[in-house]
Amino acid sequence: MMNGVTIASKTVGRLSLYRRLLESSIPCGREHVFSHELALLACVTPAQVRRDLMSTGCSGSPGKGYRTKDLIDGISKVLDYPEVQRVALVGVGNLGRAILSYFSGRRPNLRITASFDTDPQKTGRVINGCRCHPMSELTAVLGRESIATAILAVPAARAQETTDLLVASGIHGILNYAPVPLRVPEGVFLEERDMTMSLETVAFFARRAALERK
Amino acid sequence: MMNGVTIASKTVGRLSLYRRLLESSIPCGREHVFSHELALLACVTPAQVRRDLMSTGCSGSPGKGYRTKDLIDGISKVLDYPEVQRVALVGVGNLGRAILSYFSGRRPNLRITASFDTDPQKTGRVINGCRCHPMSELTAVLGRESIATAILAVPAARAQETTDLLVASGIHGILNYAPVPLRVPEGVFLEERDMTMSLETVAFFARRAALERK
DNA sequence: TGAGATTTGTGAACTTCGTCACAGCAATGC
DNA sequence: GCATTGCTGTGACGAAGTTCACAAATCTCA
Ligand SMILES: NC(=O)c1ccc[n+]([C@@H]2O[C@H](COP(=O)([O-])OP(=O)(O)OC[C@H]3O[C@@H](n4cnc5c(N)ncnc54)[C@H](O)[C@@H]3O)[C@@H](O)[C@H]2O)c1
Ligand SMILES: NC(=O)c1ccc[n+]([C@@H]2O[C@H](COP(=O)([O-])OP(=O)(O)OC[C@H]3O[C@@H](n4cnc5c(N)ncnc54)[C@H](O)[C@@H]3O)[C@@H](O)[C@H]2O)c1
Repeated sequence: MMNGVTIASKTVGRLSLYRRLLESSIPCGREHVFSHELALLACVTPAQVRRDLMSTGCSGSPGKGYRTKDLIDGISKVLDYPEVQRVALVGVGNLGRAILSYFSGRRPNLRITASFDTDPQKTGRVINGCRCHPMSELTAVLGRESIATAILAVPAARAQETTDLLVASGIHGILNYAPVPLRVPEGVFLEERDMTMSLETVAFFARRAALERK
Repeated sequence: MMNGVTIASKTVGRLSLYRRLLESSIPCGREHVFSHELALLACVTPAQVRRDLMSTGCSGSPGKGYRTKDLIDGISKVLDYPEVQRVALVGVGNLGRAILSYFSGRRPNLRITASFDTDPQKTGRVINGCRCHPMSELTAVLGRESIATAILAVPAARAQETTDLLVASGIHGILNYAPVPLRVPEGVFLEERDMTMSLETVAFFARRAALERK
């Protein structure tokens, strides 16, 4: 591992959450927070919070807790790149546009700066604040902007071929919303977010819980 | 547990995936499939497939594999309710509408049949094939249609209060897209799908992978 | 200054999830 | 009919993730 330290993917996700909570939900002026306060906000156990924070090098003091500013800085030192980290979106359909509108101007350090589509109605324009390029420019744009992360929102039938192109163009992380498992080579981090799987899982357990209550 | 058998939530998700793959990607006419074929499509190991299939009661035969039809039926018997299972969507904004358009007419057995919003511009109309009700009708509609599952896509600041209302109205499963951890009572199944967490996680590991390759 | 109340940091236990590996068996070939 | 092949079903193992539990540290207040 690059930094000497290995850090679990679940932990990275929660660190991102803790930072957001610290920035938005800690009563202003509060200089310190306890692990149990963050835990309550994040809906996890205090032990989980402390364990996660270990990987940032931050340390708190008993009886006083963690300095809010130290935590935000410590987490940012782990999660953020010194420069802005750029992200590409491929597939500017209904979901893609919702994602663009959601992320626009959110974290200054992590920005969707390029989008791609095959539809000539969409390419060449700026959509929800983000320029939409034709697929033919993908490799060049990713290279020029040093983009290593992509969000995939193309139709299922096009997902694998698009992935192959992304990987060949130097992408190292993909967040996939197409409902197809993607095949990626070693060294490419993949997060699958199949909404159908999620919904069927929730429906299954909802039914079960409802029946149990009878 | 209701049915005598406990079944892991990850397994439920994969069963949903296997069924979709069986219905769509198995060359027509193929009467049997091997665990390694399904594994390839689902990007998991053959052992994982066999282990998951154990919980459906289906069994295959060595040298021949599993009967495709048996699997689809077996999985459906686990996942599907005898009657149509209805789902509600709360928050018909950019994301909500994308979800509606995606799920409309997908699985006949699992349908989003009602949506809810506070915006009077949206309520009272049919949006993407789904009627949008005002929040005041929520409890009544959920009761009338026996809806136990909800998708939440309201602004973060409204997510917890909306959840409380859903739970009070008899919801037992929530798929949450608002970027806030929700507090639900025991007996309500919750799936958090925070896109910011996902994206930051992918960006983190993408960066790491890209640096390692140097 | 010292007793008491809290909270941190973390080894160890535990839980959950996935993989290995192999016994047992259906199909096939001889 | 018997040997061979190759897949299934599953106990045992291993890895990842979470919680427990407690010693050490700091704060509060008399
Ligand atoms: N809309 C949702 O809420 C939702 C939910 C779950 C999953 N998904 C999945 O997300 C993906 C996108 O969904 P959507 O609703 O936005 O669909 P959509 O049809 O609205 O958008 C797809 C977009 O991808 C573009 N496209 C098609 N082929 C392409 C290619 N080869 N390269 C680049 N772009 C290409 C199309 O021009 C279109 O703009 C689909 O795989 C869908 O299954 C969407
Ligand atoms: N758009 C995305 O891709 C995206 C991505 C990640 C997360 N999210 C989250 O999903 C949620 C919705 O996002 P969006 O982009 O659709 O936002 P949006 O503003 O477009 O839509 C929100 C909708 O919720 C309705 N609403 C507001 N208060 C409500 C209440 N109390 N009860 C019911 N409905 C209410 C609004 O009228 C609006 O229609 C937000 O929490 C957002 O953070 C969205």
